[in-house]
Amino acid sequence: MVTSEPHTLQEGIEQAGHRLTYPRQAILDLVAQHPDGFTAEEVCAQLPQVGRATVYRTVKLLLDLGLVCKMTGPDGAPRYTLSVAGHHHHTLCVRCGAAADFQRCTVDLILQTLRAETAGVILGHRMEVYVLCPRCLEQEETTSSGSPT
Amino acid sequence: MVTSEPHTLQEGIEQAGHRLTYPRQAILDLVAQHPDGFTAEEVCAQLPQVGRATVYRTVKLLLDLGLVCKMTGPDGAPRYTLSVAGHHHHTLCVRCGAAADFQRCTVDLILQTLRAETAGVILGHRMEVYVLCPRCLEQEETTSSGSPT
DNA sequence: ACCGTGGTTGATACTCCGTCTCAATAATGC
DNA sequence: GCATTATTGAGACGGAGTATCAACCACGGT
Repeated sequence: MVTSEPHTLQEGIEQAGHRLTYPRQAILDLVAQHPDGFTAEEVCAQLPQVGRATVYRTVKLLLDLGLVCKMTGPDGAPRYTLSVAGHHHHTLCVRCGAAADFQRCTVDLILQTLRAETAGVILGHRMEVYVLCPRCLEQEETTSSGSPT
Repeated sequence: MVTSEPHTLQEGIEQAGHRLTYPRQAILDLVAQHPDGFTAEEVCAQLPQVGRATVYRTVKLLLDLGLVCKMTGPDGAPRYTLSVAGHHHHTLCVRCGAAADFQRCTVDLILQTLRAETAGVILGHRMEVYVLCPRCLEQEETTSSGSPT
């Protein structure tokens, strides 16, 4: 059933029985170039030849196939990243939007505790950690010495 | 500076120097009756006399004052609950939307680990646990025996 | 090489959640 | 009672995403 793990987004799409059309190629290429995250509108802006609907459809497709995952910024802004492993969590830079993974799923520990306490059934979870990434942090420090707006 | 903890939403609003107008009263009353969560649109629907903008404004106000907190469903649907303690997390029933708290912030444990690993600075986090609450679970079981669909 | 099928596309309308605008209104201080 | 100011509400607007639907083009079969 599992026809060898897909190594690229292209392979993932094809293995799932979807056609690898030109617009999709373009989107996949762009996405692959932004391993630390992108927004759907960014893709739209950078691929004016491709229709908005197609961009959203393709992102949704990748989402459904588990090839990318969706994150939510502190303000609710959605953002997508390449999904390297199965289930994992991210840190999301509130300044530049860069995402990074953290596998160490200590989250499971919480869930175990919770499972014991909860009468219901735990179906899933979402965890987002908001950070200021090293690069942005540096900029912050450089800038803050000057005029405070 | 902290002028005695507010015990009701009303007090919270007044202590923050905001007027306790009739529309606000109505919203606060309604919200207080739904301790396990509500959506802005639900409030709008149940208070047709009150304008949509006012509902959203009031919810935002409560949010800013920390009197309610915002949750995000698995599909991204926003939902609000009364915020009893300072910082805490919820379980959110994917069926009925009922929210429950879990104080035990084992989350801190994750953050500690992460803090050691991350070069950047951790600013905040969000954790949502999706459950099927006991009531819905029961219904599920009762229903599932009958006609599927 | 040609054709038919149906998965895809893209323009556009629409939804949902929420914010902004702005004139009208209500609450408060004096 | 009046002026000041916060607040309201209708509706326009915005971002994110979905639905519609005719046109299209990728692919398998012949």
